[in-house]
Amino acid sequence: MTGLGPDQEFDFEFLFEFDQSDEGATAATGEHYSYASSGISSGLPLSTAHPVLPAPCHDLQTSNPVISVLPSTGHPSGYGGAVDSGPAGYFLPSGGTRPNGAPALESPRIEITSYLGLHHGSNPFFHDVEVEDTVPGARRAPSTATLPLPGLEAYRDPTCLSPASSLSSRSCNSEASSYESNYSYPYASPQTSPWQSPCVSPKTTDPEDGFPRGLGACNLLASPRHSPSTSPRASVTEESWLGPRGSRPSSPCNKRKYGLNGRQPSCSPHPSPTPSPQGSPRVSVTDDTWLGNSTQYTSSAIVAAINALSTDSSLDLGDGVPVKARKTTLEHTAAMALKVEPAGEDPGATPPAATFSPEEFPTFQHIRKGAFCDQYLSVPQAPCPWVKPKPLSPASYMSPSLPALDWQLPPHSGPYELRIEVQPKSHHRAHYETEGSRGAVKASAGGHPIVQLHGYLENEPLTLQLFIGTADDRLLRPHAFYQVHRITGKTVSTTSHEAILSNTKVLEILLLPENNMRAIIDCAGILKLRNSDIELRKGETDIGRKNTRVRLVFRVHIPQPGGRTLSLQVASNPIECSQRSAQELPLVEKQSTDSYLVVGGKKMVLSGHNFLQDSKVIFVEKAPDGHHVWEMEAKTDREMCKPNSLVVEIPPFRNQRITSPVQVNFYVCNGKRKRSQYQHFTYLPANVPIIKTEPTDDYEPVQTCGPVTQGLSPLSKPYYSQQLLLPPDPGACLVAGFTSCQQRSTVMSPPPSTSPKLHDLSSATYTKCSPSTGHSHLGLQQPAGGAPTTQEVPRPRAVPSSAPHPSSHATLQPQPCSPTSPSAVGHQQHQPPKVHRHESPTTQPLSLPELHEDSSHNLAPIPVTVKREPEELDQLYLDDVNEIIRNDLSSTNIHS
DNA sequence: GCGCTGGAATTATTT
DNA sequence: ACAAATAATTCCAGC
Repeated sequence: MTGLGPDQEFDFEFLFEFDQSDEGATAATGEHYSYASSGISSGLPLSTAHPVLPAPCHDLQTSNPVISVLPSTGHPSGYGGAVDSGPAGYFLPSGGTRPNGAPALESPRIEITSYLGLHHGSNPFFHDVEVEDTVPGARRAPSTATLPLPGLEAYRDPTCLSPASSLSSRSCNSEASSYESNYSYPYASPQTSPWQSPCVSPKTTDPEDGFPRGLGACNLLASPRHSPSTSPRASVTEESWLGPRGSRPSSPCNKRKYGLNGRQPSCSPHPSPTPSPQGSPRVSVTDDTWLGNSTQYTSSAIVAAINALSTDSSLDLGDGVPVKARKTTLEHTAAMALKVEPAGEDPGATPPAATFSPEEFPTFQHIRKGAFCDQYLSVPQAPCPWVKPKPLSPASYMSPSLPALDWQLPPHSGPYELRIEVQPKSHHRAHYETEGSRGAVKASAGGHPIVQLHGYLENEPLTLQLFIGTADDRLLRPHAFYQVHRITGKTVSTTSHEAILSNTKVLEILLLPENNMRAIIDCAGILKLRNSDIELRKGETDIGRKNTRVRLVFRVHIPQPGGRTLSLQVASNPIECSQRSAQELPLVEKQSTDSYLVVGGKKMVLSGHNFLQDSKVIFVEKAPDGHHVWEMEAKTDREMCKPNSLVVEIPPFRNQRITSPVQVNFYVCNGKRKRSQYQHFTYLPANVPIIKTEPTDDYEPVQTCGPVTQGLSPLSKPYYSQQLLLPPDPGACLVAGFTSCQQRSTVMSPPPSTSPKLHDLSSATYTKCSPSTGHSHLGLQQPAGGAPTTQEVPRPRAVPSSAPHPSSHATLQPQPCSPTSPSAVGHQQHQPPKVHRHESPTTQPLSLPELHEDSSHNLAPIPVTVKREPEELDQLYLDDVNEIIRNDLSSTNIHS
């Protein structure tokens, strides 16, 4: 392929896999859907195609008497309907962006699996959950179960190898879900569904709610595999995790992704009765990733999502398909079966949820061993005799009440704002288990990060949660390869305690009114888990290699009148955790200018680390498919170069006649494979007002309209929305987003969003479709951009799930609602390139194979090559996409 | 002795 | 299949 840029590899693989998956789209789709949320089916075109879908889910939910899903009364509009009318930030979360406004990009190779993610599987809850209330006095999040960090299993999937557990485990195990998770796992877990935006929080009284949440919890809980002991055989993972660490585990074969040929040793370290199912259609992004191209990731994410919807079967069978993918499929199947299983019979179980009242929650926290998920996802005895369903525990019920860790939540809502007053340093060498602690994350200026909750006037202390999240372009979610590590000792002034939520260790810190609800985070270190261990985990789709950037994610759950809880979240700037990267890779933290005229010539100062006199700054414009349409090395002032600052001259853009802003990227390169992440930069028209209402230029990325053209626009748009087009009035966003949402919801429906949480949103804010939801869908990172989640304290009681949320599901679908319409991108993947296809992109300075020679100064617009995608979407779909894009464009133009 | 680092040797993966 | 380059882990040593 072509891209010469950092993400070259990525591009290649991405396309490759995409195509591949595409082949089996039809079959695959059906398959996926089957697991997918039932909600999706309703009202969605896709549903028809996938009759199977609804049933499983439904069964799952309804079948289990134990599961208390409180019917939500009011979330008619469903998920999408719930919107937070809150701050603009909500819609255009900044969390995902870097300090300079650029989205955090990241890991070089990310595999996105289409299967729906139930990953989160292993849930700590399953394992002995002992509750210790270490934070007395503070109102802890109801759902959080505190554990003394029992087995490492918490983050490692002990059962990962066990075939039997695969299904449920898969769903439960995987860490935060990725896009795919949404698609694939509707009913399942909130955690896995990024799309499910937090906008809505489930009502305790709603049976359905309970369920989803439960699932979320479930996610947390879900895994069949609980304690290692229950499983007959220790999985490799487990062994490595728990056992002596004398030797490194061999890297999981099935997890590795191989570029084009997809050759992967099918070796399975651990014999498993069944081929490992993991397989889901996955798009693997192999980019030099660590550079991460936001654009690419965004699109990849989209693609992945699409793939999830439309692919798979082929993959499963095909040769050259990563084993992992194939496994997924199998697992899913199994999982489905399992899911239908009635609640576990484990005696040890705590009282039925029904018996618990909200008031009782606090107590529950201390309850040990709960397996909320187990109930739902209990593994069939026959297949996996060793897996025992665990009794429902109070804790499990509670967890459902809080948004899953991979939910995108806003940093502020109403009078409240959770803010990181002092950001952590951009580098922090994480420690391995085999090493001693490397200390707490520090602030760049010395000291430690500081987080404060503004607008909270009560006297009740609150619990601030902290976990390690991803820093790639996809939705923020718990990082599978890193865990927060509690630091204690004399040097630590902030007390904290650990809890584990679905494979993710969470540090809970008290926010005291007397301290102004401000906390100095000097108790948080970062633990690196071995890639091989995590990659073997069922359901895990990401790869650890070069996936070394994280963000600190803070959450606070504020009790609201009526028993609900408002959840806010904010993520820090990206933190590079590898030793090597910290020493060798250039890192751009700030740029003096985010945009300039196409003529260029202006000096821009980059601040960061590891800049060398030989450092090069490359500007890149990418096509939707990841091709580099244009690359230009900017002039740098070697004299002025310092390790922490670099002065570059903004090069002229290839097209001097643009009529609307064009977003490009640039990165600092210290040599082969030593490149910074992509930074964003926007070229502004030289002399044309930026206000436009209709897209006019074919070749203009921003302006391009239509699925095909989206190539460029989708990529750049996200950023525009966030950076340039941010509407002062949230309301505006809502409207736009809402529209998109509706449209999309009918077309595609990533199920996940169906989360129960959406139910019963009393606050008006949640009644609308939240843009945030939409935004997050496509991979834009919105660490803090999600909709605030308000939820009532769950009332554990079994309720007939008579009121499914089909409708709500439909609305809730994780469709992209934002103007950015990432979804559009995804759609495009399938659309016929009818519009704006140009044969030869041009580029210049850096000789790009695919690029034609052209003067960068050429006034004429340069055609952009857009990859042609199979035309398989129905017209409705296309129309929808077009509409969305149109809206987005006009919206964008207006704002700009 | 422990925790925290900075470095660097080793080993595993990719190219 | 092999070698070189890279990235991931494990070890060491000093404070």
